[in-house]
Amino acid sequence: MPHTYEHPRPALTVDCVVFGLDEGDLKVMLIKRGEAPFKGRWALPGGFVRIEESLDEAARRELAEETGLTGVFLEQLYTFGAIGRDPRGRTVSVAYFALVNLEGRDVRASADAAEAAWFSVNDVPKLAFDHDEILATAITRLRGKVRYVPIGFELLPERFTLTQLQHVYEAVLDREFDKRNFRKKVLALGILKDTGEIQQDVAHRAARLFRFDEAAYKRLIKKGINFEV
Amino acid sequence: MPHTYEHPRPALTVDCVVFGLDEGDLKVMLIKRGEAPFKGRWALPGGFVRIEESLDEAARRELAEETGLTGVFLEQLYTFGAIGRDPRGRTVSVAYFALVNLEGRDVRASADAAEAAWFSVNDVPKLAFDHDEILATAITRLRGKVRYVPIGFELLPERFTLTQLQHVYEAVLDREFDKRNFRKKVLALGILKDTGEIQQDVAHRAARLFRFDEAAYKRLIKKGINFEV
DNA sequence: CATAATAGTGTCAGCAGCACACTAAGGGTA
DNA sequence: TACCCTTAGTGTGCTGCTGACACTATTATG
Repeated sequence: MPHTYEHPRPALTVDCVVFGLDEGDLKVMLIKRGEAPFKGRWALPGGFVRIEESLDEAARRELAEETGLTGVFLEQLYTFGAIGRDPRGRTVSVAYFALVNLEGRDVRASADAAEAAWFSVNDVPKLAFDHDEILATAITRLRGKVRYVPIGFELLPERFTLTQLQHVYEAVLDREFDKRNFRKKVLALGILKDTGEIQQDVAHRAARLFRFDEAAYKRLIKKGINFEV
Repeated sequence: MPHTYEHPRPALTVDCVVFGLDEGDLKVMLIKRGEAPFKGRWALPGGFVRIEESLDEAARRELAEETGLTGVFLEQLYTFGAIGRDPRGRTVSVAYFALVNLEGRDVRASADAAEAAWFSVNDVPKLAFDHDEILATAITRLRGKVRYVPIGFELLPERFTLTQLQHVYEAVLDREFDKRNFRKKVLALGILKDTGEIQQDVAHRAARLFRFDEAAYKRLIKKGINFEV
């Protein structure tokens, strides 16, 4: 059923940059394109926005359809609308970025229609469309965001050790921190709750498990957070 | 000349939130709508994206057409795509925000097609569409941005006094700063050049005029700026 | 029971943030 | 021309955060 308008309209898509953390390595999820253009090239998951869904809904739907991921942290990133970014014709893409906790998920995620895989952000192939640029923008945003929002919690399982949390920051910012100073600062924020539990089945002294205290976090946000690591 | 597509497409618009500074008062530019919907209501300047122009180009063109402003600092803000935000049908709007130096410009800007005026951000009427939400988003972004980018220079004339610069920060963040501490910090950044000139025709001790040192600023950005005021 | 691996902890020096009040300069006015 | 009004311009001391730095504790394994 064709649709007719007085003036030409660009096509509207969403694309998602999905970050995950795998043992201290920052990963991004890509799918292999099964159709032209860029058939066989890796690309960000995404697709066309339907007329009856909001942009956020479109991003969630595409993410679920193409990678099986649901219930993730999702935030709008930037809108890319350069002429010629899609060889099929004028297309504007609203990019999103997502943070995923990989605990319990297979690193090879199931895909509805295409092959999907996690790539280390330091080792990403040349992508389809302008997705290299979108990914670069997302990484910059993630690094900026991490400085004033305690973001790591989206990337970790519900209960985690302080060392794991430190690894999140080290992976995202690509540098190392002093263990004592890191602990001092993150505990001083007052948004971690000691669960009283400890790690099981580790071949060394077991670490204490913490949980993110969402209520304290919201209180902190209101006062203007400032987490410089 | 009608245009036909297989799937329905949302209309795509840009809207601009233009901030200016008028004697220590943060202002935003609005235009009065001359046509339905929301005829007679104040709204952000903006309009439809043409098929052959990028989003940035569309924002600049609409700004020039509706308010006469050219050559301003312009940055993409956020894309608003909720269902029902435009009564005419599904419309997605890419919002931009702009910073304007009001020096030498009449506070009543000329408009091509509609009445345009500056409003104090603390005294804005109920706007058309979801433009209240867009404006609120822009103010939040401006306040966030000012903390890590020395933004005031876009809002001031080329040569300015330290007191004027302080007023920018006070207007944007809506609180006062200590003169000595402010000067210490802003001078410590090393991105101001003393022009050697002083104010003319003022009925009190004349202040020194400074200029923004763009080269030093770029060096600073690379090292990761941190301007907390 | 020795080893290997990671958890967990305190101090000190330096610097930045913030509070705080007076003198300097210049035009206006009586 | 003397006084007044207005804004410019400057330094110090306290406090708390930042960052450098090294050893002991705990647990599984061989």
